[in-house]
Amino acid sequence: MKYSSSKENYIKAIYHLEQEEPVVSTNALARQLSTKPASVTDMLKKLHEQDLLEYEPYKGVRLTESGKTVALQIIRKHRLWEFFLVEKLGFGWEEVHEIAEELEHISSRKLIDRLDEFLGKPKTDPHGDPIPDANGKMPLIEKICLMDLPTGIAADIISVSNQSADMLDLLKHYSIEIGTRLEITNRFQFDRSLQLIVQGKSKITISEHLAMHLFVVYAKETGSK
Amino acid sequence: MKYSSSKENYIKAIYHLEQEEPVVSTNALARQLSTKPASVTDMLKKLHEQDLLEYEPYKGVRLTESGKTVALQIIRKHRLWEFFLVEKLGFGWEEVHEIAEELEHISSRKLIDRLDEFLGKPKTDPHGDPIPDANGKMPLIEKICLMDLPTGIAADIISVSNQSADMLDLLKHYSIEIGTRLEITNRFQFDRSLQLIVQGKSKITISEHLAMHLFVVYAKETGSK
DNA sequence: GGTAATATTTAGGCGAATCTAAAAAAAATA
DNA sequence: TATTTTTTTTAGATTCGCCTAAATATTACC
Ligand SMILES: [Mn+2]
Ligand SMILES: [Mn+2]
Ligand SMILES: [Mn+2]
Ligand SMILES: [Mn+2]
Repeated sequence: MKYSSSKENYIKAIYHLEQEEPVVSTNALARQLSTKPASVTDMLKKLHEQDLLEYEPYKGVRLTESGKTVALQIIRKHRLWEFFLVEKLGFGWEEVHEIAEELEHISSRKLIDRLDEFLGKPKTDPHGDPIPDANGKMPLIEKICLMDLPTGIAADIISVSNQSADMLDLLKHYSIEIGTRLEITNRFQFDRSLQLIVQGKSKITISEHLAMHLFVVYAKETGSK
Repeated sequence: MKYSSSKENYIKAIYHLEQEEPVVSTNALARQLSTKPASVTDMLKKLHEQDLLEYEPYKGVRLTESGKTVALQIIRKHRLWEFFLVEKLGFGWEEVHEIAEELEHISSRKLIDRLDEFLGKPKTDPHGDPIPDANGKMPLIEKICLMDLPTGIAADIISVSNQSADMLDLLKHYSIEIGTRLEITNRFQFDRSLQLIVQGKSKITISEHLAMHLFVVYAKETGSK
């Protein structure tokens, strides 16, 4: 089945919002898609007709299985293209999302499978988010927000939830990227800022605002090296 | 300036049709775009408003300079993507046109310039057609239809004007591809078929129908080797 | 030149995706 | 609980790209 770019954007947005809250509201969608609630209602009715989501007026929506399948294919395409842009074309982190937002709507299935192969079947996109495989399976990585990492436990940066140029700037300043090993050494209650040891060497202090957008997994090897 | 996919398809179609006849008719466009003449008239009026073409009712159209510039950018994108699909993703000749028909509408200028670089700034697409450079300059290659090649003169296949799977099949059968050196040794008047020597070795006879879709340039080196 | 055939445009309409303004339902709160 | 606020839906329009049918202009031909 082939859906319009607009419909695909709705489906993907719903998928992402469902990760936060089990049922997605009209307003939340309108905000996410920079559109008006009235437009959202219209579209929800159409997507419901196509059995992509469960919808009852005033009750919010959730994707059906079929809707989720579609969402995962779009996310797969989006993330593979982002990987391509960064790894093959040398784009910066922060530039790729917008372009992938268009590329994700290219319809050829064969194209995306070949691209996947060409890229070496990557597991995650440049921001650390997992890439669904050809069957739409996406490994559930239980990532922890850096704010929630206990003090004194080594962990590796696995993803970032903001890919603005400003964010990238700051990360570069602190020499933090995907895979960086770090450990919280101190928490300052006043502004909830964190003191960290990065890569076993530099000691830095970062804001709560930044920490909220960083996600980690517990370190596998008890990182000496 | 950013134009809809639909508008871009019109502009490109007009550009191509202009190569055949100096002024493009409503019907020719409708045929090319698989749409109806009435729809074409609608669109021509819009494109005219945007100064992309000269249009007076009943008089046909021709692109303005600005229209040609847009056309060449789309053609550049189309052909670079085709090159990418064949050379990097291993697609066959005949499969790429349709996919490129979508990819050519991705808007990022930076994307296409990076892609160009990544591909090694190729001069021609997989069908032998020249790729406009970043400034929209496209080398004018004076190609000759194989039907018009004089007997006994060596020439190289430079492009094909049909990229169907059937065509590819036949070319494979005769071991003809872009770059193949050949020479006409005989013309049969009855069905206008041609006898050729291919690559100095095999003698074959091809139909007028096939020859009409093959284009050559005179051989540079007087091909012994 | 007049008539028939062909090409093109106009008129009117439709579906998709959006919008604003108003109505209605649900949720929050006094 | 009654009232206010917030959320959501409905009503009615607009733009885009397309369609069919009808009108009109151009061209071809007797
Ligand atoms: Mn992204
Ligand atoms: Mn998108
Ligand atoms: Mn092509
Ligand atoms: Mn196209």
